[in-house]
Amino acid sequence: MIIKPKGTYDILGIDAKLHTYLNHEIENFMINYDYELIRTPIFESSELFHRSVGEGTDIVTKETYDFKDRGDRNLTLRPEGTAGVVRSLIENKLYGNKNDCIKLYYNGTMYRYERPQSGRNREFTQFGVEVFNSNDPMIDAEVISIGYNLLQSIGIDVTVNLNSLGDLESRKKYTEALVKYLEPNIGKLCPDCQNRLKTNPLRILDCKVDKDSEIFKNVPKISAYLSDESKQRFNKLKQYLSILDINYEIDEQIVRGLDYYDENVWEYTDENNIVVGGGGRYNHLVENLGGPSIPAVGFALGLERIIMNLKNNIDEEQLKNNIDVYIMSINEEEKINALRIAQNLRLNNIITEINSNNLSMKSQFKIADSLNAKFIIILNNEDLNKGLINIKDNVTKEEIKIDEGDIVDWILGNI
RNA sequence: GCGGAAUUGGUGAAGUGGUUAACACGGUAGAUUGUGGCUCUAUUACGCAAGGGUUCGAUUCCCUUAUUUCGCCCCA
Repeated sequence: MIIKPKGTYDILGIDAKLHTYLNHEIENFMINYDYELIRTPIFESSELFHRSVGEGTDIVTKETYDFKDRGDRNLTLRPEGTAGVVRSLIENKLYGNKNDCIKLYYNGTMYRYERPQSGRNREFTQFGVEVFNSNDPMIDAEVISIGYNLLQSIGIDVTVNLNSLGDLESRKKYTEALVKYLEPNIGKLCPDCQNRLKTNPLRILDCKVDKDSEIFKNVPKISAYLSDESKQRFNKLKQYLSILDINYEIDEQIVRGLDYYDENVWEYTDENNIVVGGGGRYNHLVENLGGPSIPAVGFALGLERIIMNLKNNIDEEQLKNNIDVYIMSINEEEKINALRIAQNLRLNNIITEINSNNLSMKSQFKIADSLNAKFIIILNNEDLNKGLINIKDNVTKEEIKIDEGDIVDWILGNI
């Protein structure tokens, strides 16, 4: 037997329904916010991710799916969505109209070679939003509100955890101060943190092993190192979020794992403390990838994690099959009529199922019930020859005969 | 990449070093000769993740591999 590759999964049954439902919600939201869909390739030049996500990040150093194609090109399955969108923005010169914001969204599968566990797969789906060409914190607030409102509207009570990393200058100063503070005591921290002092000192703040350590009591805070401009930008964002009634908390531990973030960053956390999404500003990424200097902000949500949450809360009854009509037939002539009538009903937006397996009457009744059919059409040749159709209301059990020509109107009037 | 726990039918699962792998749901057929959902009867794994080993004999013990799951790391 051939089985699915590690960390992948088939979307079936209730998961498929939830995916469909989520995708509908996303599209409706994006229509109302006036964002446009962008679909970029699932694989890109490896270089794109090295330059955007960052050479030193875990994602790039040990989690990408890299391969050479038959033309000896170095390619990588996308580990996240932003890089491809930015590449497309530059390549298609979408910034031609400089006066407007460019508001885009994407929804697709991403690939990371990780050890699978709950809410983490090697192939997973992200919905994300990117806005280019505005540096106004009001846009940060709008972008944050999209994720927040979307999650709230589908019944997930989410908190926005907010932080500011400041501009490159203040971040650099802060990192230096942090290293200086931690260095004398580094021996008391866990081995991971000792490594991180060199590779990514900000990450040490996020360490779970050492989170209660005495050392952190007086650790320098990033807020003390922000430039006036960054502070002002952060304060404005907070003000806008309050106006939008968005439940946020300041969390100075949030540093984000991708190199391109700066200024305002945030994560969405659900009731179970699972991070279902995150985002931030990346004002230098477009330029770093060879485009003009265009500010940008965006976020991504992990659809699987959202669906995991939904599955715990949703009433499965709501997701059951509910058809309008089941058509029963026994012999070949009746089956042909069933096929013909079913097409007519289906083309008139009536959800219809038919017997196609030569099942017994009893089985067909059972199936009609299991599909929660509102009506059952029981064909018989005698009535068919007179142009009549037997239809039974599956709730009241009343059965009547009506002219075949009236069947669509009758059903639509009684659903 | 590191550590722990699992893997028995369509599904949920019980179980044992030794002739036929419980029970339940579901499926199929019949009682009911074209009007059911209840009930009753019959039937439903030549197999216990894959490969190897120990043994007279293994689904049961050991090893390897795969996958799942939990935690670390990291992230959505």
